[in-house]
Amino acid sequence: ARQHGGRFILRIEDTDQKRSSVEATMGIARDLWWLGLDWDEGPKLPRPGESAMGDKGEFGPYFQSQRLTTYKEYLDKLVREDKAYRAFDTPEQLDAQRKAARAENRNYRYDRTAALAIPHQERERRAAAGEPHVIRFKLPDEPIVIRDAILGEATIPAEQLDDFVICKADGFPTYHFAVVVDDELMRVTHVIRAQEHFMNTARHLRLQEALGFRRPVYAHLPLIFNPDGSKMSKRDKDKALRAAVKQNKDPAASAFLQNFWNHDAVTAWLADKDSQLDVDTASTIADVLGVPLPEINVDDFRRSGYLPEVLCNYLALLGWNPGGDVEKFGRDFLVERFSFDRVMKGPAKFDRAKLLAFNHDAIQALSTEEFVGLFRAHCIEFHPEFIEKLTPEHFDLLAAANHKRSKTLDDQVRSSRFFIDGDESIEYDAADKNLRKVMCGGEPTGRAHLEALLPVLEGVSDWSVAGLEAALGAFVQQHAGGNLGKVAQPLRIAVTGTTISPAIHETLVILGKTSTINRMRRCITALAGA
RNA sequence: GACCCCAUCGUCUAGCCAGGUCCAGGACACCAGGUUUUCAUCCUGGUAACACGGGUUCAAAUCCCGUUGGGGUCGCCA
Repeated sequence: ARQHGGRFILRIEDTDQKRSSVEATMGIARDLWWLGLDWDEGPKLPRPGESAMGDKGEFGPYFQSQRLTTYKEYLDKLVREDKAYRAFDTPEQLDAQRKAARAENRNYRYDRTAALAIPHQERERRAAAGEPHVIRFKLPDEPIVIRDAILGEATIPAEQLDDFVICKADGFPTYHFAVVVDDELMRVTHVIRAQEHFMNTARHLRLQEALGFRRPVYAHLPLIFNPDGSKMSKRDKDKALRAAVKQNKDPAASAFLQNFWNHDAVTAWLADKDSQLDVDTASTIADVLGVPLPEINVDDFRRSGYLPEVLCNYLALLGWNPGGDVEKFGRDFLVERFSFDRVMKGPAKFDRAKLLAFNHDAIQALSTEEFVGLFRAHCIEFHPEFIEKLTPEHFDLLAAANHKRSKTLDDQVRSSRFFIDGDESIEYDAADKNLRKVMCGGEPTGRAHLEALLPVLEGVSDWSVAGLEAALGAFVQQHAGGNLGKVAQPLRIAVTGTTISPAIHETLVILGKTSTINRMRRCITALAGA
């Protein structure tokens, strides 16, 4: 849109006092910034480490909660013109009516006759006296034609809608009313939103007509689904956690959770299936249970080490494509080529495997220097212990060694922990199948190789990749018939406790000579009886 | 249930609007083989779809109708 002279407006729709918060707003800003999407108009929000207040653009304020007098002006106008009316039903009454309708298997529709039976004067008097009430829009009894840039034209019969609330009892406008007023006042020309808003568009159109406003272009984007066909939503994390708690069989985790159980928050959460745990508690429990929570929010993907341009690319591809076989593209291409007529009409399932494959390709396309820089930034934010415990030189070596093995910025972090753990914390489980195979199988055994190798490595003075290649190479020629694996695997187990690590020479260099020798000795001792 | 929308490989999709070049192309996933000091890669090959039924037409994945299936909405949430 910007290319065609459009402007991107950020408006904070915080008309629900219960749900809005500064954190939520800053979360939105952080996500947009990370994705590389800054807004032309909207609130000036502080970037990390900055302080900023005020507005960009001339049609602010951009927090709806700060525009209440504006809404009131238009609300009064509609009431005055008899296009809207005050209604005094309580939420309980309405709830009962809906339930009754459901029980009788009939569609519920707000019946305005009771509210309108009260004389206008009296309604105003009761309102002035402070009696709680809402304002409802008097929906005209005519079908509504929606013209959508993606879906085409659809006619909604008037009886599908009713006199919806446009001002809540707390004096805040509803979303429907606020967006219609703001879209007009902020000169909005294009409303591009999810398909779940399609019916709302009918309401908004009616409101625009009643208020004499201009009509923006509407485009309703397809929804994103989980692989199982359910709608992808924040609730999925909660669902995953509940399922994990329910299925947990690990006694240690159970014990931990027993203690946790008494925490009020967790108890309340378990009691109420519709409630959601706060992020910290949820991730703690997920950690204990060893279950990964699905990435749902933009920030989840950032934490997981996806590249913002890859996420943009993949998301754009869900429901849109440039035609032909082109799949990989950057922001500029998208800006230039995007058009509504190539947007899909049906929902798309979110395929994490494909996103991961895209991210893998993008990370492999990075230069080592670029990767090291991104990985460093990622660790500074999410894994500071790697920064603290490694020298800058060794950190960079680690990053470089992991580059080719990384699909995300995060996926080698867990398997790299042995680099920063103390030598004493490496455990050798003599009963482990893999370990036995490597250490005890073959002739000579891996353990024998390890013991023979110890003095050789102790004698290495040039502890570099080249130096180790020379030393190990010679050893392998002499003792293992040139088969590096026969020696590298026992050594890998000795220094990592596992069979997984970067290339062995790099691993040893990053670890350092002292730790390498220490760990070899500990391993030999631990396996002495095996 | 009512109303609205949608329908190509397991998934995202190209092709459809201007019917033949499509016994349907790509990507991811999957399977098989190969490379590799572990893990991860990498290379080669393969399986796999026009939902169904009627029309229209010389000809339909492409146009029309119906059926089935899927989705959205039906809040003092946004």
